[in-house]
Amino acid sequence: MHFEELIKIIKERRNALQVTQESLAQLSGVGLRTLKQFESGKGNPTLQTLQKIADILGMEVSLKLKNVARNK
Amino acid sequence: MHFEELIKIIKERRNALQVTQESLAQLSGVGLRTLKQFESGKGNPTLQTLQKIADILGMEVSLKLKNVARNK
DNA sequence: CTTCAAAGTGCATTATACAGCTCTTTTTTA
DNA sequence: TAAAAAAGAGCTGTATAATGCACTTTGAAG
Repeated sequence: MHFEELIKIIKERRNALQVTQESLAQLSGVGLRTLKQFESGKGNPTLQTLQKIADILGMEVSLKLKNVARNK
Repeated sequence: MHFEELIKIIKERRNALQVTQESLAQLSGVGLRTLKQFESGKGNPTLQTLQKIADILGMEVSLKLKNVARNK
């Protein structure tokens, strides 16, 4: 999952939950500005920040093995 | 996955691949100091940094739904 | 034990993430 | 299409992540 993909997931999840950036910012304890920066693709959040955001959205940051370059 | 868990996974994966911190630092383009900080639990890497590290280890950062608090 | 490699730490500097405030742009809805 | 809400951006301190260098600690191998 590259950057844009992660952003997309966060945005979609937030929309699905009908939460505004403002609410999410407050609930997660992350600054509104920071969240806006991130969602608009201008940011490079720290792991902590990403975790706070994901947490409120009922998600979690994880590490998984990449698809071993089998075919393709 | 909380912080310690992510660290644990990185360390284990690095060991499994028989890669030293120094090698991983060079390969990933992340400063050796930064990697050391992170692995020793003293850091709060940016998403970019974490991605660089994970990438070389054949892993990727991802977001997944948390286990909905069903039972337990 | 002694040695050597790997991992961890103190210190200092530079780059940049975080944050708030204000304003603009875009999207939604009435 | 006008008004309101939500999202995005400029400006700007403050905090801290990233980095290098030198030194210490730990661990494994002889």
